[in-house]
Amino acid sequence: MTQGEAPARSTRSRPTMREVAALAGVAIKTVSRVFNGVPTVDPAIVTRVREAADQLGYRPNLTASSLRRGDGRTATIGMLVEDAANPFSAALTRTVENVARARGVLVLVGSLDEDPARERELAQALVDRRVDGLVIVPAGRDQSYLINEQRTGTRMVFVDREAGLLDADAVVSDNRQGALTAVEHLIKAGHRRIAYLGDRPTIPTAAQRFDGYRHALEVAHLPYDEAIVQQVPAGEEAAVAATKRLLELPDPPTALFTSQNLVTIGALRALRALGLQDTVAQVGFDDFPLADILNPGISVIAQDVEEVGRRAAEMLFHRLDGDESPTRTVTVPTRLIERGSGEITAGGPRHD
Amino acid sequence: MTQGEAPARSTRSRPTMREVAALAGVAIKTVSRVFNGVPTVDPAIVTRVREAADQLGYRPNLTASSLRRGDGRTATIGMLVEDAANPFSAALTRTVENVARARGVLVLVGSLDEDPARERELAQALVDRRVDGLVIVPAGRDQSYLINEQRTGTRMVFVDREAGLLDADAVVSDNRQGALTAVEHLIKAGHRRIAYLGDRPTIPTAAQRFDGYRHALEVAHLPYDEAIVQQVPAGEEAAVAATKRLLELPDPPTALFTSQNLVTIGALRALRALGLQDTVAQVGFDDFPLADILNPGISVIAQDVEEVGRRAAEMLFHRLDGDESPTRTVTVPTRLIERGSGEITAGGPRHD
DNA sequence: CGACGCTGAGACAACGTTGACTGGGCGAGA
DNA sequence: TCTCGCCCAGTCAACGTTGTCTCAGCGTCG
Repeated sequence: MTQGEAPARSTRSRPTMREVAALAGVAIKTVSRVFNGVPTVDPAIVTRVREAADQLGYRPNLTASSLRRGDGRTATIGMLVEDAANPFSAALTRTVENVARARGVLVLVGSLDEDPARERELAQALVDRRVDGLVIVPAGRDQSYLINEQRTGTRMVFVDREAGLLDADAVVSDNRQGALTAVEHLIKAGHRRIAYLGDRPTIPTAAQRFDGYRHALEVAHLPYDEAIVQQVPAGEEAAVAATKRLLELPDPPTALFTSQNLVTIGALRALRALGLQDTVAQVGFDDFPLADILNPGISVIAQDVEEVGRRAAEMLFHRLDGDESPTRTVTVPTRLIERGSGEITAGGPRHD
Repeated sequence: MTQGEAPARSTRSRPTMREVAALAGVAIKTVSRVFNGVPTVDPAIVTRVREAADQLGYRPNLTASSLRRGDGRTATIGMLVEDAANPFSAALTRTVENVARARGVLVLVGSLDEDPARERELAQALVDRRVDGLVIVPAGRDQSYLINEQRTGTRMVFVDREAGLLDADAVVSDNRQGALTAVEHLIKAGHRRIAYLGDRPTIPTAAQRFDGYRHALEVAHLPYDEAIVQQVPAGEEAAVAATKRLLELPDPPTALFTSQNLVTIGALRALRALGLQDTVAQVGFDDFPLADILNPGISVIAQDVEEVGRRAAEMLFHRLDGDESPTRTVTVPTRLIERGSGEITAGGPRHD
């Protein structure tokens, strides 16, 4: 801890157009015109106003401006994600920010931690600040509380999961198809006893991925066995425990489909702890950094997070530009990345 | 792509206090009082107003409110980080958000990508929206453009790096000491030829870490050799290449100190590509997910990101609460985490 | 030489809200 | 019974800005 020299006093308050106008010897409205680039102002006066503004350190007040302006736009959008700190949310935020920045729009961010009450509170807080639009990764299953905001002009796009009880645009990954691909890939490697490890099915994406898992088994005429299905609250520890439970079964699975990021990591920790990482196959849903450098590399179904974020932001701004076409749900495909763990063949004890 | 059913029309505009007042049969001011929890309102009227508000879907306009209110607070702070998508920035954002949320304050986020011009633009954009305060991980070395904002009441705290040419609060990690610890640790394991791989020294934190490296060598009376120092632009690819250059020297280092996240990851990729991960020791600055699961685990100097973010946010809000004490720089200690890679002893060819 | 149009700047009101003040009604004390 | 004071709700203006309207000044054309 170091001490600074002088206290940073806040003495004067911020200068307003009135003061700039007084110093430049013009009317307030003229200052307004200068800062809005209205061409019908005498160049000499423009210079005079700009100099006065610089001298005072004047900056236009965008909140006042947006209040008075016809459209009431704040050049700000709100973004509600699961957790600003997790890689998926962070990547999404960044992509949306990039699109927004190109239009001079800033992004307010809030983390929901899968809590529907918090979703509602934060959405309201954003609406109260009159954001022009919202990008939401919903935590709850009911967004009907936004009907009124939607009707009164707040544009919104849902990401990763569709809105519940609300007709709104959405951009989602193809969860079901991704899961299907993952499980089919394991089946192709000869596995007939494939475990499912994932989030609880109350989370829509988890339900869709689980659905893809079951569908893949069905297509391959493999039996569905509840004993090797673990739907646990997301989190590494829970996933580690669940994986251990599965592998200690008398009749353990020869492959794992882990349908969420933290679950994937938990499972691979468990496999390593048991020395089974080269024996039991694994495909995870969602890519993560360093997945390629592990031994074996972790095969995953990768979501195209950038594409999802970009499409969502573009849809939102399209709406803000006046697009009144029917709402759409855009589905972004996923991609299988083979790195080793998913290509381990069924070598252990066979069960057919 | 799925089609929705009906277009989401924006017909009516948002209701105002005026309309609520008309419906409830009271004066606007009374509605204002109800929404501000002023106790001198007849409970029957409170109910009537609330019902009218609910019926209309009224939500107070915080921008208008903040304009009129004495303090002009917007209950919004700005946060400028290097890149919202990288783990350090994301964790920082989340921590600041947590502290802010407890006070009903939202966070506007912007990514700077190490571009001083963008820092300036975004800081101005935030000020123009009248954020109450700023948390900044500066990209440039000169923040004097903020002197005026500071004087007119915008509070600000710098994070990770101190402000340049501006007297402001800051919270930083102990970069120099952390680097010193890392290199001393490698020296203790018997290494006498320790390479430095890091960002270019124009970035203050990189310079401090480099300084710690040199100091450790000095203390141990080891020679400083420019041949095994690589100061490259951050990024995995550049780090991979730099590491390979070092290891292909006729007289290669037996240990690496990698002073930045992406550099650390690049170096470990290079080591693996060359099959040297169990031969050449490595300590990285900054922890990263899965560092413990690699083989060997990667020893790091971990920054306490949560502590840094929390302290910064708390300092900011303290200032907003009226703290006028001299500015301070808070230094948060780092911590060595031993996981294997840093404990590899100097076994290869000796050079003394 | 007078009317007209145009250019460029100012006056005024309003955006949605709240601070300061006002005023009506009612109970209590003289 | 009258007055004083208090409680509670209303009126008015203002926050900093911009949309609308007005108007002064000047050049042009008949």
